[in-house]
Amino acid sequence: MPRPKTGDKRAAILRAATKTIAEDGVGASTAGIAKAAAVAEGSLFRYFPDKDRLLNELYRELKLDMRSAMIAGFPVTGSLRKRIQHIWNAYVTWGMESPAKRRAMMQLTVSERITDQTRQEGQSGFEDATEAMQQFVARGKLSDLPPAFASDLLLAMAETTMASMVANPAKADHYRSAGFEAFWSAAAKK
Amino acid sequence: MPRPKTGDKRAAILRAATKTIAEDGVGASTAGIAKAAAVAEGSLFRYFPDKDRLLNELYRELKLDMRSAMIAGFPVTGSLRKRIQHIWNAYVTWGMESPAKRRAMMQLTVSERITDQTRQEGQSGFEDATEAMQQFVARGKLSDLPPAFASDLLLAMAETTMASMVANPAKADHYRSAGFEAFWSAAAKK
Amino acid sequence: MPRPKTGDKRAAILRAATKTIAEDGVGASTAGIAKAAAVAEGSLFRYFPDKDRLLNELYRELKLDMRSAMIAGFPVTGSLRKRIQHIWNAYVTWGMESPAKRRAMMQLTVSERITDQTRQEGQSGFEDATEAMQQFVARGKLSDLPPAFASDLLLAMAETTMASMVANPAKADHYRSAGFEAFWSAAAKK
Amino acid sequence: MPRPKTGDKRAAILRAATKTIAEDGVGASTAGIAKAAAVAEGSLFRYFPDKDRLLNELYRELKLDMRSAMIAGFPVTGSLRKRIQHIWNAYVTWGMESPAKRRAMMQLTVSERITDQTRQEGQSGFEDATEAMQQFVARGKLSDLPPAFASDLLLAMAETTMASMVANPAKADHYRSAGFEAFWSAAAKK
DNA sequence: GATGAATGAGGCTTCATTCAT
DNA sequence: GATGAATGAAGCCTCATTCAT
Repeated sequence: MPRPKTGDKRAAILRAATKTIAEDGVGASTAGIAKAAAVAEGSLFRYFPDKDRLLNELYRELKLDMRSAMIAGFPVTGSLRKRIQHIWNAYVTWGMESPAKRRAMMQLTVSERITDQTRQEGQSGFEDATEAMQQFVARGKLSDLPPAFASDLLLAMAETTMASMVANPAKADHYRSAGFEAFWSAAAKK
Repeated sequence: MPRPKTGDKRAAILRAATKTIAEDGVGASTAGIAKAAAVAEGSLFRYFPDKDRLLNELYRELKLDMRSAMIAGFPVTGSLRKRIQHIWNAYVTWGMESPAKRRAMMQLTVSERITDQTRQEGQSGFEDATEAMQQFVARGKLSDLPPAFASDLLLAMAETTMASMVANPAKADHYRSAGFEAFWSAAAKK
Repeated sequence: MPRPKTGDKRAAILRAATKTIAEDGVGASTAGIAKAAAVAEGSLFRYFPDKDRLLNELYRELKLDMRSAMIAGFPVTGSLRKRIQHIWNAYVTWGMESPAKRRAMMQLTVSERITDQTRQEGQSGFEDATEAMQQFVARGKLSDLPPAFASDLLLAMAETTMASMVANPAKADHYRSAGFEAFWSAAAKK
Repeated sequence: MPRPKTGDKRAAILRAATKTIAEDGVGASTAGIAKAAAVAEGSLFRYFPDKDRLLNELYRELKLDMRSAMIAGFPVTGSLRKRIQHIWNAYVTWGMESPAKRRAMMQLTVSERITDQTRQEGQSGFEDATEAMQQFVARGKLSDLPPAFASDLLLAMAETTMASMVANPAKADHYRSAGFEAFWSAAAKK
């Protein structure tokens, strides 16, 4: 039996990629990522056939990670407001606790190297939340906007909110709820 | 593109950079930009000492351009809602009419190569609009959020709205006003 | 290809190397050869200390193989023409039936990685045929050319002939005999 | 006016490539070639977009070079034998005087990196000689073999002859004429 | 001023070989 | 013995920048 491929190594590379891309953008070198992962440069290519694949896998993993954070404790039977608020809080909390993940995600999102397929797959596996968001839009004043509008909006508003939280950590909690109120008002019924 | 006259060369390079960066991201090569500008490779460096400077200058120019669009016809003496709506419409219109500028802007905004100073300078020169935005926040339910919050929020929400407009051009006008209502509701007084 | 039994592994690797080198040249990767042999990457190096040795061994094996084809049914007591014709036919038939072997051979022959020693050894073990070839030269009009001349010439002319056969399979048989006549005339007595 | 592209540099690279490929095969590194040409590695790619192109251009140049040697002093109005002998002598002389060119040519010829188009183009521009070769075949005993047969055969037999010449330089002249007699006999009328 | 040829550092990727299991 | 994960040197190529003309 050969040396078994340590599942850790793949994870280490993704972790290192998150950090490095957060700092240097998608232009971060594979050498730099490998080094940050304490792995030989060639090893990176045993786990990911090329840089594009690494980028796309990372996008996928980050989405998954974010989703886990959002799904944990999701109040499936709670009121619409409760459910939406859970999503908001979970997302903002995830973003604030994992600044590198959040920044890497931003870089990947605007990169032309993430394929459409990857982006589409990134939407899936998040049914409860998606449903809540769609109900939210459908019952609110933006009822005829595309279904993805609310989710995109949440991301965008959360991003803005987090920028304020980072700028003034003392008021972070307050900003988080204020941000939520803004989001809720933006789309809720008149 | 014909060879630009001497005085135009700088502008031609910036125009070419906008287009090229919109397509290829910040990684676009200086040679590619020079070619798109119908200018010699070396000439680019007579107008910009290095690529970073070109990137920062471009960011600045794009902000200026956007601002001009917003200032033109600004209803200084109109109601707050009129003024805010003007900003919203002007921004969305600018973004839809100049997709390359908008995409280049997005790329630059997330790039680590734009300095903090450039970002700060990008805020200035937009007093009427800024003042309107601050009044808007101050008088609304987000009164204790940082002053930049509303502007950032507008940008973010407009981005989301434009994505919907691009996806469904037939409803573009409707989406633009729906987006504005959402924005207004997000921050206006309860 | 099923995983070969232990004893066959060396043969399987050589077989795979023939095919792979025929297609990709001497630059074919050891990993690719191992895969084609349905053998682990590392296993290749248990049978051949390094790639150069593999190449040289393969050259040797192919020569041996070709020789077997030529020796089978060799008319030891036949006329000189009969014997020479047997060599010609056997060689051309071998080349046409084993295009991969022939192509691999060509690649190896021009490669700088085959040592002089390997090349020399490649000549041996073919006494009857060699003797016939030497008689042929000695009694013909090229009597003072080096002994290897006739064999080399045969190879070269057969190669040319096979190219024609491949290009026009319908006339293959005819080309084979025409080629032989050319070879015979080239060196036979005036 | 920028520094003009010195025509010499391209030639120097091709010269260096000839030498390096003759020694190391098509696997010769671009770095090695650049170094042998006393040129920066990047410069090589200003003259040839990639290694494949360099290889194909080199093939073309070598064919051209060989052709010049063959065309010089071609006895257009001489007897068929005179013309064929001129071709033979010119080719063998070229090969013996330019061993690197000849060896590089052999490597390129068997390489899969030379495209079919390049090979075809390599045939052209050599009309007088081609015509002579075709007459030779048509009037001889191989009259129904493909037109390219005689040229290929000449190359192959010349190669073999040159190997003998290199092995025994003292008899080089003798071998050259003996080789020609063999070639002539191979295809001439019975 | 303008040009684009020249450069070499650095990027991504492949690969022969080693070695823990 | 067999395996394939791990490695880092080396390969091809790109690119920002310089500088002779």
